[in-house]
Amino acid sequence: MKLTTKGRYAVTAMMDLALHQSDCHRVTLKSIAEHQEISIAYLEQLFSRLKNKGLVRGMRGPGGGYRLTRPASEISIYEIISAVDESIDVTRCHGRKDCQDGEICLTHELWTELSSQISLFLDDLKLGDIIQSQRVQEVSLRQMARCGTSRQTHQVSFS
Amino acid sequence: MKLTTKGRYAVTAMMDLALHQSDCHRVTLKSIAEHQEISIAYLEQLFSRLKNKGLVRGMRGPGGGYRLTRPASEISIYEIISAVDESIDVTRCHGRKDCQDGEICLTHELWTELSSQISLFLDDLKLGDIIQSQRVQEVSLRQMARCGTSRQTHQVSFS
DNA sequence: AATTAACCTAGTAAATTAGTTGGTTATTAT
DNA sequence: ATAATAACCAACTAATTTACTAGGTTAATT
Repeated sequence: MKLTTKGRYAVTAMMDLALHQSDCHRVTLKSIAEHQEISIAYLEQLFSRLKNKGLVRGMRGPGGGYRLTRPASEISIYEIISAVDESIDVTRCHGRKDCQDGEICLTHELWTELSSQISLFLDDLKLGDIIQSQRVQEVSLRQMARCGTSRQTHQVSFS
Repeated sequence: MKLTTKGRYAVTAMMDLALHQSDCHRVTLKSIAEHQEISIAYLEQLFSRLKNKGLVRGMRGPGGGYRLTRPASEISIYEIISAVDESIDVTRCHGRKDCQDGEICLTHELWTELSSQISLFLDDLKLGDIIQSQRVQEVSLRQMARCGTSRQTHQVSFS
C-alpha cells in the first residue's frame, strides 16, 4: 500500500462526493473538478477504479453522475486509497527465506506488520468520521438546501 | 509525508543497523547491502539524509561504519521515513481560501488532519518496539556473540 | 434529435525512484 | 609512508509513476 498524492486526490474527491450527494441528485465529475481543481480526465481514471472496487456507482446522461454505494460512515479511507493505488511489491526476497542466515526475511515480516498496522488504522477511519469531525455539517446542509431548489427536476431519476 | 518503497528501504536499513550494531563494532553499508539486497550507492544516498537529520553517525576507514546516535527505542519510524522522503505539497490552494464558497480549503484541512494523524501514529512507533515485538532478540544476541569473537581487534576504536 | 455525462483507449510531459559511475577524504593496518 | 578500507560527494541514467490531454463511444435525459 502506498500513500501519495494520488490517494489524497481520491480521498478529496470522495469527500466532495459525500458532501454534495443527496437523494435528489448525483454528483458529476465536472463539479468535483471545479471544486477541487482536478482535471476531469484524471478524475475519470480515479473513478474508474473506485467503481471497479464497488465504492461508487455512476449513471450516464443528464442528471447523471456518481453516488456512493454505501453510507459514508461505512467507507474507510483505506478502501479509497488502496482502490486507486497500485499495490507495490512488499516482497523483495519473494518467499524464499534462504537469504542470509534466515535473517533478511525476518525484517521483511517486520515491515509487513508495520504496513498492516497502518492499513488497520486507515481502515478504522471512515469517510463519514472525517466529514463530521471537522464540523462541515452546516456546509453540507447548505448544499442540501441549494439542492432543494431544483428538487422537482431531479427527483424522478432514482434507479 | 509520503509512504513508499523509499521509506521502507530506509526503515529496513535502520532495522538492520539497530540489530547488528554493538559497542564493539559499527555497521558498514556493504554489510547492510548484502543482507537487505540494496545497492551500496543507493544506501549512501539514504544514509546521507539520515545523517543530516542526526539519526546516524558515520565513521570512515577500516573498522568504520554507521551507528545510531540514539537508542533504537527513541527513534521513531516517522523520523526515518520523513528523513528520506521529500515532503510533498499538501497545499493545492496554497493558503488562499477563496476557491469556491470557502469549501475547498475545508477539505484541505481535513486532509492535513488525516496526514498528521498518520504521522502521530508513526511517531509513536519506535524502531526498538518493532525489533522487540517480533522476538528477534535471539538473532540479535547471536550477532553480539559473533561480534564478541573479534572484540579484541575492534575494541580500541570508540570515539 | 440534441444534449449530457459516464465510460474507454491511448498517448505524453514531468517527476520520482532506484540505481550507476567515478571520484575524494578520513581512518586504520602493515 | 603506504596500502586498504569505507564514508562521503556529485552527476548522470533507466525505469516507473504521476498527472494530465486528446479523441473518441455509449447510455440516459430533455
